[in-house]
Amino acid sequence: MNTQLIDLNEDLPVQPCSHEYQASCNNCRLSSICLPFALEASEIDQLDNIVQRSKPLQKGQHLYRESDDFQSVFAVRSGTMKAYRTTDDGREQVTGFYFPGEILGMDGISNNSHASSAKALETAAVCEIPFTSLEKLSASMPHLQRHFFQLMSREIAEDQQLITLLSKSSADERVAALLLSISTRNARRKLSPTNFRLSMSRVDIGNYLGLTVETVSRVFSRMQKLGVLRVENKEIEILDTDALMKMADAH
Amino acid sequence: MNTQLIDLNEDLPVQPCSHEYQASCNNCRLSSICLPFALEASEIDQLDNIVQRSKPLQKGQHLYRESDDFQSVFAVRSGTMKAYRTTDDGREQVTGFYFPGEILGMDGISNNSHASSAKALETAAVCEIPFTSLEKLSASMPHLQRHFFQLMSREIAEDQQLITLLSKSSADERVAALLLSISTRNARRKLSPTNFRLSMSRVDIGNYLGLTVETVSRVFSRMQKLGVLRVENKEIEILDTDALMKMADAH
DNA sequence: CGCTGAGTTGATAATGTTCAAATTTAGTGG
DNA sequence: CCACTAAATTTGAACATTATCAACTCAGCG
Repeated sequence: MNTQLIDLNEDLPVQPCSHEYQASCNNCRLSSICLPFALEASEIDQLDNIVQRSKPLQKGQHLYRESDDFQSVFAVRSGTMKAYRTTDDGREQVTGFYFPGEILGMDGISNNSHASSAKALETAAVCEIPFTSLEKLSASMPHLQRHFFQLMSREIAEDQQLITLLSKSSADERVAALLLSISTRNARRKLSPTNFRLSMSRVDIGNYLGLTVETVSRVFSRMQKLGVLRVENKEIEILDTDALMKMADAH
Repeated sequence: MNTQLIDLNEDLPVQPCSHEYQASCNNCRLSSICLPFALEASEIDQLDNIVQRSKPLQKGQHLYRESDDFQSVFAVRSGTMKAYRTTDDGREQVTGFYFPGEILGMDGISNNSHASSAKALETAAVCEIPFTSLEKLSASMPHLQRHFFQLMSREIAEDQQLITLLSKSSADERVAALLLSISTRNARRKLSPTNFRLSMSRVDIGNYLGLTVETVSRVFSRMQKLGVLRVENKEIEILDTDALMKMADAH
């Protein structure tokens, strides 16, 4: 295990977000926003025992596919994951982007089979949490049970927010809302809320927001022209957060 | 308690779906699709002890409101509930309709405050399940814990389906999908999958599907003209289920 | 029996899609 | 490191679908 850590560090020397193995949840800098949140040290140790850390996923690689047997939920440790479903007629629908510290795969619990597929948008590492073990542990650790209920509940609430967005909003509002969501989630991880790199393509953004690529592109151009954003390929700088917030809920 | 049951029966003599108090989950005909699903008799008794049954809600009455303290989740016993959020600029977004045997309120767990409001679309009765009690019980009843995880997971999966619908589909597809969803859920409750009464207004339908009332109305008219539906006010008869299914995923 | 809110229908306008083409970026092999 | 190619992105113009506005009909209710 230690050997691999050294190997990987050699491969990725100056990466700000390396994909190195974390020895445990205890020394993971994401623990405060991830599953261990609100657990005591001894409890984290127990959680740690069931968590499996495997080697990073390469860009484009799948973590699981729709209708795969459901075994585990996953916590993103580095990189970005995208979840999507394929409709009956073969179209794709992106249902979410997952950043470090966030949990994915919870939609598979209900049927014991994954309701969506998950693939890496860039090199990414995840922690695997076998669900049966998590269930058992939850039964004996009220804090963990509570927190996992909360995580699922948050996913519901966030999906409902997306529903509202898709149902009501103009293209400008949708894009603005996504950028603000990314900004907020960056802040939670102590990253810049104004400067970041979009790990997903314009196609993915459009797909997620229910817009065509062309429309997304036009919105970016327009926002740049208005001085709200600076767009340089995938690099985004939010120049005027207030204006962006206004655009996000301007009727 | 018994007195009230009699009173209510006097008020509602021939109702196919009366709002009478259920003595317990054990003799509730919804138990097979509701929270007690997969529990053993003795377990149902324990669940029963924490369930609170109160008097029916009148049409338009709220069960809870957005940002109310979260205390309980609720199971619909009769009638229909609608969940909705109010956006910052005062617009409403219907996030779901809940029929007998279905659970609502789970989006409030994450923040200890409800993320949506719930109101009765017609006279409706609900079972209240205090969440703290449910948590405690779950810790000692693996089946219950599992089932509740599954219910939340299903809510996630269903929300994602709605996201897909809103993101990709034409007005026809959306309306068709909603009708099929209602049809399926009716079948689960041993009601007719082809003849039913829409308890929600056209405005609510449009709001839920991200369409205007006018568009919903036009879609109904069109489907009627095509011989797929018979629409008479709120009464719907599905004349050609296959055609409706084709419309639901026709690109 | 008239009133009120819900639902339907028609005409017009707006927003975003589609199709087409140009341009830029990223990846690959020499 | 550069040239080359494929992929991603941007931009423009025509078109389509749905929203909007307005008028009308109908159902339910005092």
